[in-house]
Amino acid sequence: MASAVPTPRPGTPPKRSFREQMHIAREDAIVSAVNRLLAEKGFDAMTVDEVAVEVGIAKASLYKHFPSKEDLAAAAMARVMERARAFLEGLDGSRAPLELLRDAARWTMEVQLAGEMPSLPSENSSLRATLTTHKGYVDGLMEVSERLGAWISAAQADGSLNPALPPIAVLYTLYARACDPVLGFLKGAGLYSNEQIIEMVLSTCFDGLRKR
Amino acid sequence: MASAVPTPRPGTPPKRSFREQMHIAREDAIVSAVNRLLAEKGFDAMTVDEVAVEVGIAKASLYKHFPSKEDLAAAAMARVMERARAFLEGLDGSRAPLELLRDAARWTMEVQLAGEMPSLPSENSSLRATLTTHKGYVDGLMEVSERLGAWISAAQADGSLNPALPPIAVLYTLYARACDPVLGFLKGAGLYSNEQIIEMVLSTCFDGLRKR
DNA sequence: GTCTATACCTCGATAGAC
DNA sequence: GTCTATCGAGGTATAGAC
Repeated sequence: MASAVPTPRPGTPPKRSFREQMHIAREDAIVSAVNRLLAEKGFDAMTVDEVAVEVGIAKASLYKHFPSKEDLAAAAMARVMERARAFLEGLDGSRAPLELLRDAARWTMEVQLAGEMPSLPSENSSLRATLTTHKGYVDGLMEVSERLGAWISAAQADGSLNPALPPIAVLYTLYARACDPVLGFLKGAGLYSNEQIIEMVLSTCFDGLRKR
Repeated sequence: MASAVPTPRPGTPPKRSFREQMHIAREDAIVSAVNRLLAEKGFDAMTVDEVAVEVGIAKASLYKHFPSKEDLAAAAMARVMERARAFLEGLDGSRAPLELLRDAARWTMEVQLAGEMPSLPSENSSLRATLTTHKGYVDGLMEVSERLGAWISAAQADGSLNPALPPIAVLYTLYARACDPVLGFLKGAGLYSNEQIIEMVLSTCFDGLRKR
């Protein structure tokens, strides 16, 4: 689209780098606002006007950065997926795989209870189309899934994870903790702290409802 | 509102009863359509126009039966709650409480996989207000919760259910199976039958991910 | 690139004839 | 009670001045 990019002369300070930094900082602020609003109200209830107000720019300016509401949501999902990837990468891979999976599930719940987990409808087709074509999101999802999948296999091999469950069922079960409504229900009950809630849901997830 | 109701003469067949039967039958058709559309697309994506088209009446006629979109959804929720209540009532109460809880969870998943489970956003406040003032829904929810609560207590007393979990956490965990996205994920994978999917999720719910 | 202003659309809800 | 026709609110996206 933009063809006339001025070539900086030798010795000239890199103006374009500064502008790009501003550009990136603004997009970062936009994604932060989108992330917060998606976590608070969900995709359908979030309006682009709200995003513009929260960022403090005009709505039309938003559309210079992101071509559609779906792309805004995809950017937020890509960021949280990158956060997940970085978290998993930072874990000590020499520990027991079951403990690593537990830490992964705990992390998603902490993010959700902190109001930082975007919630998207699973049925919206235009949104799914945008998500599946968003490179950052898809790449992050792939890497996260491969890492978790390796730990699942290892945990089944060492006898700590139920080997009768297909690995994909385990993977989906862990992903589902990120949007588990039980967290909100228990929070709404007002009887337990966030730590207690997470320990309870972790217990039901890994140990089940039946007594051991 | 309607003040001029003709008084039937003695010996005249009960016309009003017939009219009411028609009225009930039409409202039943409306609730069925709403239930199906809520299960398919969710509350936000469902439009009142779609409901009218599916029922085969004008949109304005819908509003003669139900005063708002929220009331349509509440009616659908009340019906499915009544179905749940009737299912639980039909179970053999002399069986082991843990088995009764398992049957309850299985039923909600069967309803979901059959495309008959309405899905509502948990954050929409106007919807929540309507739901909490809908007598049929609230009464059904109370009775279902009391019945499940009794079985939960009994199962913890007989040592089959983890006694360390608060009963309310168990109750919410069971309710959450009705909208568990894992069912749809696994269905979308195309690798397993509905029965296999339900058995897998039941296993993770009651036995947990860890090996026993 | 950002702003104001608006086009265009969809949706929930209603008025009024029949 | 049902219909046609429409209103008003609110949504995404864009045009054009600066």
